[in-house]
Amino acid sequence: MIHHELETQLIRALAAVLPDVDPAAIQVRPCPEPRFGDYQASALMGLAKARRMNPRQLAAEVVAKLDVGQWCEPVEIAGPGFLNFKLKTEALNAAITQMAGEERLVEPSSHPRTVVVDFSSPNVAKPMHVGHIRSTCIGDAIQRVLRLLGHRVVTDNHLGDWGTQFGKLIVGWKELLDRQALDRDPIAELERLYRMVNQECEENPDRLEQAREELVKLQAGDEENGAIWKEMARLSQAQFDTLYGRMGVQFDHALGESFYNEALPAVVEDMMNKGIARESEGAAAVFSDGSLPPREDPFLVNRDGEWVAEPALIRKSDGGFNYMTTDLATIDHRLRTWQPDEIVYVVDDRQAPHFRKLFLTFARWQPAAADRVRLRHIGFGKILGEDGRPFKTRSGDTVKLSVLLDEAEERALKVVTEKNPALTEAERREVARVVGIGAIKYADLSPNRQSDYQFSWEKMLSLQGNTGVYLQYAYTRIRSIFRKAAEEGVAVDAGARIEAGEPDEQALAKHLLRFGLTLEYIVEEYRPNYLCAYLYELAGLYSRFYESCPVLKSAEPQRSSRLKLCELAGRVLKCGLNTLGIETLEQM
RNA sequence: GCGCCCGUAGCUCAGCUGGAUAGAGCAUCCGCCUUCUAAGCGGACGGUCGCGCGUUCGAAUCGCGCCGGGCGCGCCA
Repeated sequence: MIHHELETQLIRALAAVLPDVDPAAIQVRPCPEPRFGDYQASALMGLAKARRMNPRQLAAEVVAKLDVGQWCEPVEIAGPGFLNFKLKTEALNAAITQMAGEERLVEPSSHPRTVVVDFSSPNVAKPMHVGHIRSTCIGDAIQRVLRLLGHRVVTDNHLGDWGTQFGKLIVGWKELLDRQALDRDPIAELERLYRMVNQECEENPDRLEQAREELVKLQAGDEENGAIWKEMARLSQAQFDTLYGRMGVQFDHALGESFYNEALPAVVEDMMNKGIARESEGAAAVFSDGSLPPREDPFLVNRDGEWVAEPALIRKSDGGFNYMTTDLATIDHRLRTWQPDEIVYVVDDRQAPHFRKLFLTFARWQPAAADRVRLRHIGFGKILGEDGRPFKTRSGDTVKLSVLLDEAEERALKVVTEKNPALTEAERREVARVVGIGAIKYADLSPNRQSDYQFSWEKMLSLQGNTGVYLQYAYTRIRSIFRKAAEEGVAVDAGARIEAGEPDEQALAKHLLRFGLTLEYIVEEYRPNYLCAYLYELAGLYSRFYESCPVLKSAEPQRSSRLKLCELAGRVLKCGLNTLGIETLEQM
C-alpha cells in the first residue's frame, strides 16, 4: 500500500533529523481535503511543539531528507507545518493496476493476533428480539474484518443457558405446560411459562422459594430437572439456528453458561484461598483492593455522599453462582484453550460496570495470565423507536427478531415489485430477502456503535441516501456493465493497464487504494461504521464516474482500462459489504 | 445522591487518541433519462457544534463548571 510506503519513508527521514523519535507517533493519513493532496501528515507539528522547535523549520528539514519522488509530486509544507503528499498520476495508475491484478484486496496484517470475539449471546427459552440485533450484527462484522486482515479469530456464542430464570421455567414446565402450544411454537410457550411464574413469584414468596429450590436441584444435577433443561435448550437451539441462518451468522463455538457450571466451585474456592474473595453476609464476595481512587473504583458506590462497598458476588448466600463467576471461568477457559491475545465482548454499554469489575477481578485472580491478554468490552447503544422511546411493538412488547426480519423482507418485496416488475416472483423474493436483511444490518452498523439510534423502516429501506439498498444497487449497476459487455461480445484486454485520466476516474481509483487502510482503522476501535462510510463514499464515487465516463462506448485502450476499474470497484464493494455481513446481488 | 453516556443544519446522524473553510441523508427548491439499471447524478438553501471559562500556533474533539436528556448503582444477566 502506498500509504505504508509513505509512512515508512517519513519515519526514516524523521529519524535522520531526530534520531530519538518514537515512530509510532508518526502517521500518514488520507487528506480530508483533496485540494491539499492525497495524503497528509500532521504529526510533525505536535513533535515540534513538544521539543519547542519551529514546526515549519522542522518540516523543511524532514522534507529535505524525504525521498518519496517515486510516488509523489514534491511534498508541500502547508499552513503551520502540514506535509501534503500528492500522488503522481503515473504512480496512481501503477498502484491501482497492481491492486486490480491481485487476488486479495487487502494485505494481511504484519502482526496477526488471536482474538476471541464474544457476541450475540441470546437466552435459552426466550425469543431473540431487537435487543440481540446490535450485538449480533456488530460482533459478526468485527470478526469478519479481523479475518479479512489475516488475524486468527475464534467466535464464541456465550448462550444464556443457565441461571436463575431456569428455576421459574422448571416450575412452569412441571405445572403449567401446554404440550400442544409447545409443539406449535415452543419459544412462545416457554416465554408464557416464564411470564406466568415470574408474575406469581412477585406476588407470592412461596412461589419464589419453590423456583429457587428447583434451580438448586437443577444445579445439583437432579435428573428430572436436567432433562427439562436439556429439552428447553434443544428447542431454543432450533430457533437460534433458523435466525442465524437467515442472518448469515456462524459461530466457531457456542459454549453457553452451562458449559462452565462444573468449574464454578473451584473458581470460588481458589479465589477464597488466594484471599481475593471473602465471606460476606453468607455470600462470597470480592471487595475493592483500594488500588483506584473511589470515583474510578467499580467496587465502590456512592450513597448519600458516602463511598460504600459494592463487591462483586461470586457465590450467592444460597450457594448458587451468578454470572460474574461464570464470566471468570469463561476467561480462564478461553485463555487455556485458545491462548488469545485479546478477548472482545460485544455487549450493551449498560453492562460497562460489570465488565470493569470482571476484568479487574480477573487481573487480581490471575495476574500473569491477565498480562498476556487484552480484555475489551465493545459496547453499543440502544435501538429506539421513531418516537425516541425504546423500540417496542404498539402493544408495548419487545419486537421479536423473526418478526422484524419478516417485515423487512415484506417491505423490500413491495419496493422490488414496484421498481423492477420484470423479474420473476422467485427473483423478486430473493432480492427482497437480500435487500431486507441487508437494510437492517446496514442500519445497525452505519451509526457510531455507541450512539442510540432511531429505528425507521422508512429510512432503512429508503432508496436514496446512505442505506444498504443504495450500496447493493451500486453493485448491480457495475455488474450490469459486464452483462452488457458479454452480450455485445466485448472482452477486456487482460493485460490492459488502468489509466485513470478523468478526475472522476482518479477520485475513484484513489479511494479504492484506501480500502485496506480503512479496515486497519476499524480494528483499532472496532468501529464497523467506518467501513459503512467508506463504502457509501465508494458507491458515490462510482456513480459519479459512471455518469461522466462512458465505459462500453469508449474506444480501446480506454474501454479496457475502465472495465478493469469497474471490476475492481465491484470487487471492493462486494468484499466490503460481505465484511459487514451483507450480501450482494447481480441484478435487482 | 454518586457514576457513565449523550447534546452538531428543521428531522435522522457522521466527524471526537486536537489539525486546514464542520460533512452526509431526509425534507424544500432548481436542473439531467433517443447513450452501460434515474433504486442514479449535479446544483441551491440550511449550523453561536447546549452554555461559559481554560489549555494550545490551532478545540465539535482535551480539562473544569453549569444547563438539558438517557442509563446504571449486592445476591438478574
